[in-house]
Amino acid sequence: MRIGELAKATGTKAETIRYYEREGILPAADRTDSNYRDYSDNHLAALTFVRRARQLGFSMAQVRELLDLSDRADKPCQEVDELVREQLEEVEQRIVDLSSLRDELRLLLRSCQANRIDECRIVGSLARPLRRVAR
Amino acid sequence: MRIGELAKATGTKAETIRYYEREGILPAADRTDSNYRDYSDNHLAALTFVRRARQLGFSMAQVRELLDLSDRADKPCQEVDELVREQLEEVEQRIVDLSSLRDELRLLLRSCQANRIDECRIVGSLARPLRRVAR
DNA sequence: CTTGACCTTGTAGTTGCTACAAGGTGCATA
DNA sequence: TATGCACCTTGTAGCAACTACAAGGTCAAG
Repeated sequence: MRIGELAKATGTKAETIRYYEREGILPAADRTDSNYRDYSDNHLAALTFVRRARQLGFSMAQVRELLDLSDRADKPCQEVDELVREQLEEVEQRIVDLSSLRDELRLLLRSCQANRIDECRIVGSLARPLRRVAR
Repeated sequence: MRIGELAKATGTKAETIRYYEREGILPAADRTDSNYRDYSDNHLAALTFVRRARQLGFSMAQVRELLDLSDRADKPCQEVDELVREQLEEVEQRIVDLSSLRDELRLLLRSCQANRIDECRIVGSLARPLRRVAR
């Protein structure tokens, strides 16, 4: 399977796949006579794993860890568990942060009742008196 | 006021302030005889505005728009309103996305009941059979 | 035999900073 | 007076995780 096919099958751009290979996240593919990358079903599974982990918000570094761990079939899976737990906590924290951000924006929106910018409390509550410079 | 003071007053690193100036987000400061940047209270207010908007999740491009708009005191503030509304929608969408992500991670955590990685359903549900390459 | 879709490598751009390096300035202290 | 130290200057490079070229090679269809 060529890179374009693999890309389509996983919803990943070909350039991203090459990038993963450069970064050692994915193993290098075989090459055809004409030097095209030639992927197996194993590559498909590997890329699926990576993409799924990325979608779950794991960083590249975390994905690397997950890959390392999943290579060691005999190890207790406590460490995998731990990684997932950390990621969950991070996501929960981000939700908390975004929620208070959302509340602030809602307040801001409600504060605009004027018609002109110099009367607008949105601008006022961001508070900015200075003229800016051109780029 | 020198850059370090302004930095402390706004909780911004000096390097970030210089970056904002380079990017035209902040107007250039006056210079002392020894070529140090010399800031006024107006600069303080401007930087406060920028930092506040950034904390609210507005991109640099959006901050630029907000700055442009707030320069035009006579305009109706509909556009400011619109920007805030867009940002609010984006934040709300991000909360939705992160929430389903959180749910998936919770499921993943609950699915791990085995002791060895080759029996671990977390790794299994990320599904990855291929050996990786060294960096 | 040419067109067009694909592939190759290598390099540079994105966002919003952050971190140097190499040198100049300003002020307190020995 | 010297000197040490915190501060300032410019310029450049790095971060994450891609994305977007450019310049050229390959291959099948018409």
